[in-house]
Amino acid sequence: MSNSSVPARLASIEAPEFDLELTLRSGQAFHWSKSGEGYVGTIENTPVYAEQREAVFLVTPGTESLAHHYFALDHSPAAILASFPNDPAMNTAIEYCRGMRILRQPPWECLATFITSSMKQVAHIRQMSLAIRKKFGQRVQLGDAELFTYPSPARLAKATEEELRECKLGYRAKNLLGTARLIADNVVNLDRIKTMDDPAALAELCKLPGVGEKVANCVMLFAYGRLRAFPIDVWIGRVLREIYFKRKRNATPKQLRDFSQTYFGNYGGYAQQYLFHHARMKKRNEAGKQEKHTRRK
DNA sequence: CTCCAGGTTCCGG
DNA sequence: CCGGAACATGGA
Repeated sequence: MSNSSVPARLASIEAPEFDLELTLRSGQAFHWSKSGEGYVGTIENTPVYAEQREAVFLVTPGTESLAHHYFALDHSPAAILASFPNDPAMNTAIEYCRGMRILRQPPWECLATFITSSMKQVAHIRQMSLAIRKKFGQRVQLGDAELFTYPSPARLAKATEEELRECKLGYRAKNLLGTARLIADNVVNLDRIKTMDDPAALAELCKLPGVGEKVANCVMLFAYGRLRAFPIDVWIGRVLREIYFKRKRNATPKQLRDFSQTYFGNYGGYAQQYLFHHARMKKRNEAGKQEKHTRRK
């Protein structure tokens, strides 16, 4: 009965310099679950089991090319690391994030998920994402594990705001619904965005309700593989101010944006994700120490 | 109970 | 372009 979501046979994929767990826990995608020694989740509408044993990366047979694309195993970590600026904060983040890949997620579910992310902790984003899948998605089976696909724009477009609020979206329900309708009606075409250059793609995404610069950049980076995209959230904002604007008090949003686009280079999105993950882990470790102190006695 | 979370939008300087 | 305020919900 244990680990029966693990297929009897697994297919191995060439995946040098790749860390599956680190990648799935870095706040890019929110629906993967631990199962046995690996993780289960969906890629597009296909259920996938993925597991890493040392340097060997294993997935459900038949999903090799899907997984290769999704986990961006074609990216070159060596070239990416070599492109980063050489400063203490960046070098520390690199040590924390070796093997992390920027995923190539399906645009719609990435977009929809990040619309729900505003003013929410990662754990909440995960809860909302799973609730939406369970309520509106299709059930797919993987061994005895039960997974749900992310519902299409057309499916969510015919949901009511009330139904979406039942997934704990709060004020985000109206934005997700509005965006689903614009895409279902082909007012905005997510496939066409693939053919646009970065500024045009960003502007197109920002036409959607609930999509501002930060969410648009997340989609650019985590779905469209625009590796220069540099989403600036509260965490990265703090890092930029405390590390790179130490002397200049009160850096404006425009200053942060201009700096991030020039300083971090052609793989700025990777740099951003490394700095983001390191900042979160550091905070979590500090909280853990505090916990032990206050709990003792 | 208070604080804050991978923001966006609208509004007055 | 900038700072403020409103907007829901639930962990810490």
